[in-house]
Amino acid sequence: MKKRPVTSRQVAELAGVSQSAVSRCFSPKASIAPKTREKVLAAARELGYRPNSIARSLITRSSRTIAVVMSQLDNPFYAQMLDCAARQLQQHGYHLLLFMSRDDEQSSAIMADILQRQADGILMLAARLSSSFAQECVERGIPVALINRTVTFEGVSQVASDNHRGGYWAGEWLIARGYERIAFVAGVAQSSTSNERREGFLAALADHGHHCWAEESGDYQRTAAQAATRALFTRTPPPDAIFAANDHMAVAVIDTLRAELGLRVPEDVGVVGFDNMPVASWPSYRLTTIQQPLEEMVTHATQRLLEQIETGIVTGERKRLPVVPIVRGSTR
Amino acid sequence: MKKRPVTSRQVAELAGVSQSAVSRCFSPKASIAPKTREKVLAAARELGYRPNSIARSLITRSSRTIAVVMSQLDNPFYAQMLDCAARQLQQHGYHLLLFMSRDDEQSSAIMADILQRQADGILMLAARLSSSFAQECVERGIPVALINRTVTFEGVSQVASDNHRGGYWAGEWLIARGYERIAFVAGVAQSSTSNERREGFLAALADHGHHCWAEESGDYQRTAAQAATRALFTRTPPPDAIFAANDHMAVAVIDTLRAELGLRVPEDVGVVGFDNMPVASWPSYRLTTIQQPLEEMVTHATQRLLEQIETGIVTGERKRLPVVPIVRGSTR
DNA sequence: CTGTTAGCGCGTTCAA
DNA sequence: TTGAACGCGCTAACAG
Repeated sequence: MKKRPVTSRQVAELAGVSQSAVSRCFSPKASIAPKTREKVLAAARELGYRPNSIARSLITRSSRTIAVVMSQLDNPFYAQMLDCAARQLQQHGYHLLLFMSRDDEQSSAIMADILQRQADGILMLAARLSSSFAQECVERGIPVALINRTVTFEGVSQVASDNHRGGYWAGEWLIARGYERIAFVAGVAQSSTSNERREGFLAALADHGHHCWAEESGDYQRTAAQAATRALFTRTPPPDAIFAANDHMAVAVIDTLRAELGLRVPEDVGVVGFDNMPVASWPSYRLTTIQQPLEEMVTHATQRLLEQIETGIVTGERKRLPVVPIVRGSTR
Repeated sequence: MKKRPVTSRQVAELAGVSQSAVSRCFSPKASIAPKTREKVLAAARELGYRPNSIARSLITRSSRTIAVVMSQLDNPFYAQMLDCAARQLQQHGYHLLLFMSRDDEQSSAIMADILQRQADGILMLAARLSSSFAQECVERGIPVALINRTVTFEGVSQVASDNHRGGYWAGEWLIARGYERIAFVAGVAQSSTSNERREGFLAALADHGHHCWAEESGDYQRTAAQAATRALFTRTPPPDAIFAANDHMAVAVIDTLRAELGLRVPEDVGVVGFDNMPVASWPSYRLTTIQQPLEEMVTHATQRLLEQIETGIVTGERKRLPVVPIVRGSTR
């Protein structure tokens, strides 16, 4: 049984003032006499009144809501980004409205929904944004920020870590440690993160007179990464080092090397990951990896979003944040 | 620069019909002539019109929004629950509005915000709900569902797994495998999940003439669980088995046993966890654990929520879903 | 089936 | 400082 919520008019009546006086009591900047203010607040408390922010949004044209589009919450890295973004925005009075999109076919329906719900901004965490919708958002003046996805479109803020440099470091490091047959386990094929890491990695190998020994796709998933590892070791001679496009796959690679192929890490095979997720530091793995500045990336994105919402200034900046190599025991 | 969105009135004008005709075109159940419908849709497409769901909500008193309150997204188990809940609700046209509450002090501000935003329901994932707010929600007829938190209050749906039985199984299993000095690493002290698992565990030990060898709190956190493990092994003789209140801690326990204490699992020490998270099946751990029916728990909660929203029937049911023991290699 | 009318609850003018 | 009046964009009655 839904009871009808208390309205400002009911409060006004009880307090013996006008409805607009009640409204002013709940607007920070409005001017109101202290004693009418008290009368109103007393009445509000008695009735259990809360301003209806839906009605407020209709007038102010601001829902104080940011739509966040994600494709995978089972990846702890993005879960943590979501956590971080939610807390940061909450401090500014904004909340996240969550949209999950596994495949691309839904995505246009999702974007339509976001528009209807009047989100003040859109945050995309490693999710794809069709350029037709990017266009629509820019035209409507809805701020958009992408984290870890690059899109060839003007007017949307984009933040990513320096994937190329990270990949380059991985290649250089493996060569420096004396590995010779270095292979790559890729992430999702179309993703900019995986491709940029790959290109940096290949550039490092080329710069040092090496070439990539073999490559398989792990699709950023555990089982696919395991299959990729098996595939890599069918060729002779097999690789003696593997660069995986993220830590989640790197851990799967290590497990497969040890449990299925009976190989030692780092003696028989060196492994480098990407992200520096918590699991990378666990003693069972001690994964050499490249750290992404998770919190800074999120902060940067939310800042751009908020400033664009509040000032209307569109920067459309493409920010690259530096990565930090973390050397542990998975390379000799 | 925010452009003013297109309104139904503008569409009506262009299509040469009334504003309410436009409205009907976007209401599934309204009756409208096919040819006026086409005229309207053409005009809408030309102008890029989308119905404003804020305005719609104001009238229909339904925001098609569920507030979800979480305390920790860094725990993959709850991240996955969130993922699951979001997708399920999305299929019914609802979306999740995310509220993060680390400590309890914010919680009253958060609940106030939820009420103002007119959420159609509230889903709490292992987050605390003060009973004064539970009361307020019930009085206002706002459906509430809790997952993995028990609260002494009528009228809110609660779903949890059978923690007691799971704990009981853990105790029995360790005894059956010949362990004799069995210790417990607890989760968050006030949490019902940890307490119920603990009680089941203690009951099993008592039923078989054993008692708990030692107990430390791991606070459901990795570092705390590592400290707890060290503390357990200061006493002589040390435990020869550990039941940890969740997998996340159990993995930390195993890492600490091996890397710091030089002990073997399961030969020197047996370990049992709780949850059956993906990491439990990794070859480095092969953790014997108790599986919670994650998806069913979420499904049950969202179903209750939706049926209460749509029919107004308050069940306030307390559901216990069965757990499934998973035997792997961390016990002999 | 269609247009007219009346609100939903609140912020925001404008006189007083 | 306050209250009356208006309107945000839309749905839901009602009469035609």
